[in-house]
Amino acid sequence: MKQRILKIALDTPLDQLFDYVWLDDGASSPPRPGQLAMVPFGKREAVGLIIAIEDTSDVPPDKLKPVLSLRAQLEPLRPDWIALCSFAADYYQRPLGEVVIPGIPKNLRAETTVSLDRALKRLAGKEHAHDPAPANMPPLNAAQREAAEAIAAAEGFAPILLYGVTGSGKTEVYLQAAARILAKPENHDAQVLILTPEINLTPQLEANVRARFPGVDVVTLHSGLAEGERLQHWIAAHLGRARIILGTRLAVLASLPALKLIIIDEEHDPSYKQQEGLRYSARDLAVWRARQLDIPLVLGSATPSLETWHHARTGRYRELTLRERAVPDAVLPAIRLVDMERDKADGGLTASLRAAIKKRLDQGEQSLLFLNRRGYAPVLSCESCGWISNCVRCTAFMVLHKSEHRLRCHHCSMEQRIPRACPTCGNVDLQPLGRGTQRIEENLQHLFPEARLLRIDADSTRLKGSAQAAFDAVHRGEVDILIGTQMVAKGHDFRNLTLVGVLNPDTALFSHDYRASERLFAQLMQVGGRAGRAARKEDGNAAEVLIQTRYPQHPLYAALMAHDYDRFAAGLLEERQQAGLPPYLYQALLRAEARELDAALAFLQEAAGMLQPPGITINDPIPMALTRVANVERAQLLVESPSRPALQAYLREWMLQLRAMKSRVKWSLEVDPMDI
DNA sequence: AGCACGCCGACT
DNA sequence: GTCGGCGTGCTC
Repeated sequence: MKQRILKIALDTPLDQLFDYVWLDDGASSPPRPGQLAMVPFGKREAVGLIIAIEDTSDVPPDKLKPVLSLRAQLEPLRPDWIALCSFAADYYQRPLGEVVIPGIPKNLRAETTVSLDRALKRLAGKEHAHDPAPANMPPLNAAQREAAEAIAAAEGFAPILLYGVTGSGKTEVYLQAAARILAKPENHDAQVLILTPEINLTPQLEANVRARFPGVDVVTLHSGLAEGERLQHWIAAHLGRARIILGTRLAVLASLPALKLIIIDEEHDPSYKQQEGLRYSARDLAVWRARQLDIPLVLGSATPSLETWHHARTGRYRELTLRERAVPDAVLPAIRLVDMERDKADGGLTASLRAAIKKRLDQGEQSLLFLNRRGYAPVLSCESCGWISNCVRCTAFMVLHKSEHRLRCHHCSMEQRIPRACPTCGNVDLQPLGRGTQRIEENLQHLFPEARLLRIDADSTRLKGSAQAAFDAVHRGEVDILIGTQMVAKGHDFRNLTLVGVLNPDTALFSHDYRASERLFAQLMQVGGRAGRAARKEDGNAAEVLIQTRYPQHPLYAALMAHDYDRFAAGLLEERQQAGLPPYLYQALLRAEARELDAALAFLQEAAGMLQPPGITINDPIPMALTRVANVERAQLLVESPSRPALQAYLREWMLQLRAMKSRVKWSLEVDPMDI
C-alpha cells in the first residue's frame, strides 16, 4: 500500500499547513487538491482543505495522523478559488486556513455530511434552467445603452466606473450588460456576480434580477440566509448551476467556476468592508479577482469612493457616465440649506422645515426626516451637579431610550433603568441632551397630531421582517412622515415622497475621521435621491431636500447643491495628497487591547521598535478614540508607506516577529483600515 | 483559537 | 478532601 502526504489548511491562527497521511487501499478514489477532508486536530476533529498532495513530509512520522475521511461527493474547490483565498490571506496577513474554511458554508464544516448529501440530492432533482434570454427589458436611453454595450464589449480585465446619479438607471445597465454577456455563444455556461451593500434593504434589486432572467438560476448569498439555504445556494454557485449570484460582500469569496462579469452596486458603500475577523474589502478583492480571471468589473456609484474616482481620472479605470435621470421628465430634487444661525431650531426642527412638512402634509405627500442618531437623546444629564450618563464599562454615554425606560450603551450590552434622580446629587430633574430619532418623532407628534408617523431605525426594526413591513407601509401610502437613520437612505424608491429633511449633518464636517465628509456627501446624495423619483417638472412642484446646518458656506454643501460630486472629489483628493493620506499612501493599523491601557500601549511600543525599514513610517501608539469598550482598554499603532509592496513586505516580517513574541496582550492587524 | 494539563484557594 | 482559577503549551 502506497501512502501519500496531504498538505491541509485548517482554521487555526497557526500560519502553516498540516501534513496528514492517506493510505491507498486501491479501493477508494484517491484524494485531489481542493477537496475537503475530515482530520483529527489535537483533541478534536476538523474540516480542512487539501492544498497539495506529496510523497514526503518533514514532520516526524510518529506525529503524522491519518485522514479520517474525504468529502469526495463535493466537486473540489478550484485552483483559481484557492489562489484568490491565498491572495487575501497574504494581503491581510492571515493564515490561509482562516480564509478558506470560514469562506465555505458552516454545514460543510460539520462532522457529518448529511446536510451536504441532502443539498446535493435536492439540487440533482431540480430542473436545470438553461435559457439566458432576458425578459421584459425596458428600453434604455442612449447613455444607458452605450454603457451596457461598452461593458459587454470589454475584453479581458476591464475595470469600469459606471458613474450616475440616483435614478439614472444604473440597475438597468447592470442587467442589460449581464444579459449581453450571458448571451454570447462562447459564454454558454457563464456566471455573473452582482454585489450589493445590504441585500435586505434592496429587495427590489433581487426581484428585478429574477424577473428579467426567468430562464436561468439566480441565487443569493448573504449572512441572513438560513444555513441549509446558504449551503444550497453556495453549492449551486460552486457547481456552475447558478448563473447569476446576487450577494453581499461575503459573496466575493464564493466559488464561481465560470465567472465572466462582476458588478459592484454602490461601490463606495462602507459595508463592503468587513469589520471583524478577516477585515477584507470586498471591492478590492473583486478587482483582484477580475484581474485574475481577465474579465470586466463594473463599479457603480453616484458618489464613487475617492480611490475609484482617482483611478478613473488617471485612466486606470474606464469611466462611463449616466448624466440624466432615466425616468422621463424627472428632475433632480432642489437642495436648500436652512441656516440655523438665522432660523433657530425648536425641538430640532427649524421653522422652514416645519413649514415644508406642513405643505407636504396638506398636499397629501410624504416627507422623510433623516437623522443618523437612534434613541431619544444621546445623553442624560443633571444640570445642578454636572452628572452625565456615562457607561461604567465604556468611554461613551449611555443613550436615553425613553419609551423602553432604559439607558442603553450602544457599544456594549449594558442597560439600566432611567434613574429617577441624579445618582450623585439627588436632583430629580434630569435633562436629556441632544436629539435622536425617538425624540424627533415625539416632537412631530405634538406639531402634527393628525399626521401618521413612522420611525425606521435599528431599534424599531429589531424583529425579523419588521423593516420590510415598515417599508411596505410607506409604499402603500400609510405613512405621512417617515423618520429614519441611514437605514432609510438606501435602495427604496418612495413614489409619493417629495420632501427630505436632513437634521444634524454638521458633526461629520469636523470629524477627526478624514473619510467622514466623503461619507456624508454620499449619504446626503443618497438620501436626497429618495425624494421625487416620480416628481415631474411640469407640476412646478419638484421634490426638495432641506438641510439644516450651521455652516451653509461649507464647500461640501455648495458642491452638493450644484450636484457636483466631481468638484468635491477633486478638492478632497487635493487635500489628501497634501496631507499624505490614502489613496496616496497605504496604511495598516495594529490594534491592542488589555485590561490596562498601559499594557496595550507598552505592547505597541515594543512592536513599533521591532523593525525600522526604510520607506515605512511607524507612528506613535495612541489610545483609540473610543478607548474603553466593555472594560477593555484599546490602543492602536498606525504604519504607513507610499509603496504598497514595501508595506506588504514589512507587514510580513513584522507579523512573524509579533507572533513569535507570544504576548498576552490581545492584538490584531488591519490592512487598509477604513476608520482610524 | 480551542483544549489540554497543571498547580494553588474556598466550598459541597 | 475536591471544584475550579487562568498560566503555558501544543496542535501534522
